[in-house]
Amino acid sequence: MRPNDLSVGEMAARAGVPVSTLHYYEAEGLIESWRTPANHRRYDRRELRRIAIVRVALTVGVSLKEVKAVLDGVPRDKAVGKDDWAAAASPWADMLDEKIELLQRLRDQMGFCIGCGCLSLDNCPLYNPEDVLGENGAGPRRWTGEADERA
Amino acid sequence: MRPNDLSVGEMAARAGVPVSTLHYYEAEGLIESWRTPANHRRYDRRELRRIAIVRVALTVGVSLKEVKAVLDGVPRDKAVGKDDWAAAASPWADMLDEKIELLQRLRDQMGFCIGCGCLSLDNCPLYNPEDVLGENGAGPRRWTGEADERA
DNA sequence: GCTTTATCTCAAGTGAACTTGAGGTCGTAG
DNA sequence: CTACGACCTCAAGTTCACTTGAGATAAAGC
Repeated sequence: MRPNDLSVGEMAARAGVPVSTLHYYEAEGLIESWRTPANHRRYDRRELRRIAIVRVALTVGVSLKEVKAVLDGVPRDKAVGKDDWAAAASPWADMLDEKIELLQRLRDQMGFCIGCGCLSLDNCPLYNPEDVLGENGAGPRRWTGEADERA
Repeated sequence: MRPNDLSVGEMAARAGVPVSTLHYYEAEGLIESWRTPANHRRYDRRELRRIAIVRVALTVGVSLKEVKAVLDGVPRDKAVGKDDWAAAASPWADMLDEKIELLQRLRDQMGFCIGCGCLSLDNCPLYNPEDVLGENGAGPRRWTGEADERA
């Protein structure tokens, strides 16, 4: 039928992941295949790009769920171009920017809360998990002690 | 003894993590505490910085094990400065650079394997898991089909 | 004194991302 | 025709990073 399509073993070799991982990704809906008469999987080469994106995303702390949300926005039927990928990935922009900034601070000095001039963790613009301050009212936090934050 | 030190509940509130997480981090050797006569934990404020680094590292895909390796290089006894952190974090430099580059490609175009001009996944300088090529012999890979890699 | 709130320990449970294993099919090589 | 390798399914196991729960203690408020 489509002689250029790849078997699961070939895909695994080319993508640098075990066959079991491809089975798993397919079960999770991240990639797709069709079946030969012998019920063997065959993959369009495009799936290689999807796998690459999954792997890269995982190494930078993006979950499979988040990746799937983006991949689901990439068309399957047509020749997919750079623009299609960019459009699908646009919801990631803010998250990726944030991660990049965090990484740069970590790399450049590992002193990101000194570097950004804040005195305590909870008003650091780089470390504000779940926007805790917002929930509990604005303004810097106070506590009973008064020693400074230098560590 | 040290009235400015924080209880586990205070630490949890300030770091934005549950108490259970602090117990866990302590069990894993990422942070340290002393105990009151009532066997309650007390933390030096410096531990807040360690917690912040752990949290940031996790969000960008660095494992606790890797974080611990770096934190173990940060002195506990003395006033720790920016330089001490930077020195301890130096083994991270390459890994962090790589992650930053991956993230930027993902963000900028999501077409990182088109963008970098390579034809296939396995000689892409950005996606070379475990340096598979190196293990299997140098040179680009060939496969039986010849359709191009555009997806 | 009594209750509440914060803490303690330790064991077991959870979700994500896979991996491993058992048991079976298919197609080509010898 | 038999062996072999590559593939199949499905269930169970593994690691990481925590979370939850049971049962106990201890200082603080009424």
